[in-house]
Amino acid sequence: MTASTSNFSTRERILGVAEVLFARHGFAGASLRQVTSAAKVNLAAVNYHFGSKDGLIEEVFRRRLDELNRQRLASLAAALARPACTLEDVLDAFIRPALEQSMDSAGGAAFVRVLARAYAEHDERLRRFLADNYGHVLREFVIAFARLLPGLAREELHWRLDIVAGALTYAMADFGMIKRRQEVSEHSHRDMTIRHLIQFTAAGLRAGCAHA
Amino acid sequence: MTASTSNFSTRERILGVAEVLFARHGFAGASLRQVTSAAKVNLAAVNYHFGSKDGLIEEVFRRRLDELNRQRLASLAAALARPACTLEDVLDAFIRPALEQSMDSAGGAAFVRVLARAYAEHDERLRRFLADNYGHVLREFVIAFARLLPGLAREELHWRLDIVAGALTYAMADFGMIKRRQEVSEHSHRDMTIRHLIQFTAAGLRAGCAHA
DNA sequence: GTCTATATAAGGATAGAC
DNA sequence: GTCTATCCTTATATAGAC
Repeated sequence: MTASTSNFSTRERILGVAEVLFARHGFAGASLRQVTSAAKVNLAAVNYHFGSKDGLIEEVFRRRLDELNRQRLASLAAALARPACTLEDVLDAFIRPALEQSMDSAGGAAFVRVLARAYAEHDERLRRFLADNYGHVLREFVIAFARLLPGLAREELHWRLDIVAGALTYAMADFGMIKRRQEVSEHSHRDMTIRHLIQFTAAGLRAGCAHA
Repeated sequence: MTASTSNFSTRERILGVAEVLFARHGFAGASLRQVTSAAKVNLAAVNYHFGSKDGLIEEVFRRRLDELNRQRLASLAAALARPACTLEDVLDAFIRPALEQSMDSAGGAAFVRVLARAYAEHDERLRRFLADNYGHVLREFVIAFARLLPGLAREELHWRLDIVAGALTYAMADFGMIKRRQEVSEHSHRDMTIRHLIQFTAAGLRAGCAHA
């Protein structure tokens, strides 16, 4: 049981490497030859295991999204179970799992960039895929937010949640100009990001509401 | 003086088409063959006018960024000249030119997606290019925001402006899930986006400040 | 400044042996 | 399930005529 990557199956090695290379060079920019060479597997293995390059791309998404969905729904349920559940609690359930996935061992950091890139690619096929996997999760959150912001019209709430999603996506992909300083650990930098995002978006969501 | 595209020079036609195709398929995904074919110019023309594919990409950026920078600085100066300049005024100067460029005739809409994609590509070369072109504009805005939010620590302000930039980038690229309804014109949808962004981010920036 | 033609490389995918 | 070898397409770039 060494830490050598050779312990993982060909299939898993391909997925891990593809995630990193897609994040770095894009779906079109990373070739299957780069992927299979870096994963130290044969070129033909991709077609054998995933059928095509598109099949590989889809599997890269599915593997991480299943886990993220699970965590978000669990955190939301935990928040709602609390007697005095606040807007900040629900925002935390939405934001924290996404940002924490971006600091788990290696792959997660790559994946969030892949995800952000998928948005940028504006590919309708991928958007539909994401909507199918994320749709019900988002709806649960909309319900929770609506309960905590009773003074807000439904359409107004949708506009604002869209802005929250934007700020989160940007932060997940580490687009921002704020560089982590040497003396701050990656872990606490991530915590600060989460804290600032929650504080900012909570205020934005409450804008114009008497108190909430 | 017909509206035919053939009135534009080869160089301009390439730039216009490249902008649209880069937005749609990414820098790696859009080939020079697609570009020259759609622009109805010869394949070799790209290398003649821009040296290489990378040269073309850079020129696509420069053309729009110069104009956006100019507009933002002009709007900021106009806002600051007002006797009672509000936080919302400065946010408007920052946000509106960016979103308005995304609804001018055809090309602008494509460009903002190109810009968002450049962030996603995470290419250090492009980031440096953007920082060189945007840097001084952002610094001007930081100064203006700092004056309007005197209670906010400088580091806190940077965090929050980073979130503003994220929400704006997301909105510019039209990533969001809010679809414009048929009966709403593109123009007024854009205005609503601007209004919501300003309201949300103003509240977020003010979070925790006594009044401001 | 624009064309044709082509050099040269890299891409995705598959057939068939093992 | 993994390999080699190869097909076929597409890519960027350039040479040289006009």
